[in-house]
Amino acid sequence: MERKKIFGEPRCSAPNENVSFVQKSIRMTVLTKNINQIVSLTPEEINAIENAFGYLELSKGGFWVKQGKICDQVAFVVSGKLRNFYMEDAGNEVTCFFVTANHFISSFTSFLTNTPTHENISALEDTVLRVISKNDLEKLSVLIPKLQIFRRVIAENLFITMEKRVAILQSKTAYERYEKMLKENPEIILGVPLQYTASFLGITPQHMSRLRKEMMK
Amino acid sequence: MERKKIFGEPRCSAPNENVSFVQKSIRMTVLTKNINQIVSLTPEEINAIENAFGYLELSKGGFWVKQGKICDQVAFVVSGKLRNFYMEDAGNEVTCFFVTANHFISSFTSFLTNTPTHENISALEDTVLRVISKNDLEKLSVLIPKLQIFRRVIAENLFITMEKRVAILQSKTAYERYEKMLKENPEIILGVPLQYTASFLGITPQHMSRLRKEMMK
DNA sequence: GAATTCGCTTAACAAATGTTAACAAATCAC
DNA sequence: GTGATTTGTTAACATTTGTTAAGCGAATTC
Repeated sequence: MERKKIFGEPRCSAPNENVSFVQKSIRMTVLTKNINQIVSLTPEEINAIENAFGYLELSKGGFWVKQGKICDQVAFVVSGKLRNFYMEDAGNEVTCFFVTANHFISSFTSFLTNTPTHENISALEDTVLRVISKNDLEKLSVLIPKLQIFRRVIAENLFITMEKRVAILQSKTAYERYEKMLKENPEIILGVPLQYTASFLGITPQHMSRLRKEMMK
Repeated sequence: MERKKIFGEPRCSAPNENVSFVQKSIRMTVLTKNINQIVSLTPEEINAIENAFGYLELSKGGFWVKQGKICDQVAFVVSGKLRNFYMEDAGNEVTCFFVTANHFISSFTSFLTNTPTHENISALEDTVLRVISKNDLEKLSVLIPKLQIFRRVIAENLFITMEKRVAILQSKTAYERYEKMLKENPEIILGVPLQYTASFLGITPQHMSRLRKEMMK
């Protein structure tokens, strides 16, 4: 019963939409619902996946990944919001990306190449994660081969996202980038310190402040 | 016998390194050699893959993909070099990326989402491709499930590449970007019109000319 | 071989963006 | 609540980058 509380996301429609009991009380959370949208799962597979992913709660400001270590886990964000960032030599932070509920997060390059990460991941608000280690993910993928397809689709979508970002950083002005983000990702800009968004867009907080003023007209 | 000529890449070490006859004359080209480095293939699988990929030769300047159509193919570059670019509203070209031998190329977002592409792909020099349609790739992946793993790894590597590019565009000056590319990808910069490299780096040709002059000191 | 196009450079100027520093506003710690 | 820290704003100035226009040599075309 305690767990139900963890999954309790008021923004989801009906309560039974969130935690469903399929057949013989198979527990299907947002995690397997998400996977099931790409590759359809049997009740046994749902159980295996739900059991393989652990739970992790982070308080606002709490760190999940710290630079210098190998990030050997990947997580699904049940609720909350996180930021992936690194420190430049000069000491200033660079925000790589933000991750909101219903998406996967990791220090991907470290996870995929087994090398120490230079990134940090911290919670921008209270956050609930479903976490799995690389080892366990590989085991699970042997047990459920169709997970390879799911993992491929996730990687492909990450690529598409990054390709779009490259195009924007390459050919749009700071003003256009801010405008676009405000329109397409207001949920990220709002409620996140301006300096984080600024570095995500590749500009200084001062300049972004200037752009905001300009936009008021 | 004519085909052997196509594969004849003088830059590869011994001739039998390039076209190998394993067991009962299994033909293994750079294509399956590349795949085999990620997921090991049986002779039957090698044959199936080699037969599923067609051949395509492009002369310098020739187009493989044109904007407006759905790109439903992916290709492996046997030899040569290509450029992926799109036209901005203003009419100027933006170079998305360059692809050299031994890598896969496509208008990936179009290929993955079945939507018309706004990109073009043309050959920077005479080029030989091994081409497969999305449909055939899916069939082949059913026949050889481990190809899902290979496709996942390809997508992951594409993501890693794009993530690095985002970080550079986000936080490095034009001078630093050019310097870095000159050091890490000289094979692309040399022998490619400067304007293409400039747009790849997100700067104007004039500014890049300025940077080169500055670098002479 | 003359004309043309292409690729690249240069220069003067304009616009965008960064830097520094000071301060205001909001939030946090106690 | 009050002081301290974080966050956001503003302004003056410096630097980077874009724009426009011109020119030049090599390759290409006719």
